[in-house]
Amino acid sequence: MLKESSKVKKENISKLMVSFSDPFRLEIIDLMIDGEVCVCDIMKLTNLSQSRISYHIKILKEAGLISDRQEGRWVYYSLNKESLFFIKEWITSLTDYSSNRKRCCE
Amino acid sequence: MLKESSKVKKENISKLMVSFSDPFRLEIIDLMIDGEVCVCDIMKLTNLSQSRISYHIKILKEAGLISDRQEGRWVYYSLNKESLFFIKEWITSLTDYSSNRKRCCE
DNA sequence: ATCATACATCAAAATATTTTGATATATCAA
DNA sequence: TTGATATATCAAAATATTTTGATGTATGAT
Repeated sequence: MLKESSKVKKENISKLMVSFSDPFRLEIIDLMIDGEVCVCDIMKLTNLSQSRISYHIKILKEAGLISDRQEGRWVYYSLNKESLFFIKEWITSLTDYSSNRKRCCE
Repeated sequence: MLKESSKVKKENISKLMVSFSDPFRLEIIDLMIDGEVCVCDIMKLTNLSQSRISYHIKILKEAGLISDRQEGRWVYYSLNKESLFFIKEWITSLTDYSSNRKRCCE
């Protein structure tokens, strides 16, 4: 299902996975489970500095893992379900292998 | 489902995600889709140096993403399906949020 | 127009990860 | 026992990521 375009998407997967690979980003992602949050919410809930949060937000955004919506001075961030489904599909494709051992090196 | 023990497992998730976050590790993971591979297989198929592969393998192993089985001089590595299911469940838990906007900062 | 707020960006410093090449260990074969 | 092969480990160097503090930009309130 993912197979024919896997070359194109591999870069996406890599970026998505990198975006998941930092504990503070995982914390931020966690805060988005219940819906939109703004940077000021994240500041209050995590005690991370503003620029630090912006940095991580940027990485999450560039990976396509979160979407943003501006409303006046506030920017609301939320998880992008499509990306999450995409990752889930990719992981599923990893679990679909047949487990038959291939001899090697001889 | 994941909720009550999320504090305990968070470290696991972080490590698993880190293990996914390198393009060469993704390549190695890709090679394991069809079953077991040894380091020499990976060397042939990727042109990475032996110690470099061992390094990445170690990270994958310590994250619990792959299992190993020694047979003589060879060590066969394969994807650990349990970990993959665990990640999938975690990602599912992220997509289960209700999407209701929460006002903030005012 | 001025000011405060929310967030982004930037460059330098701090820190962490990855790569390399050398060496170590264990297994098998002669 | 000697030599070859498969893989692991290690320390130093190379590289990448993250943090910090300062500054920039846009919005809305007065």
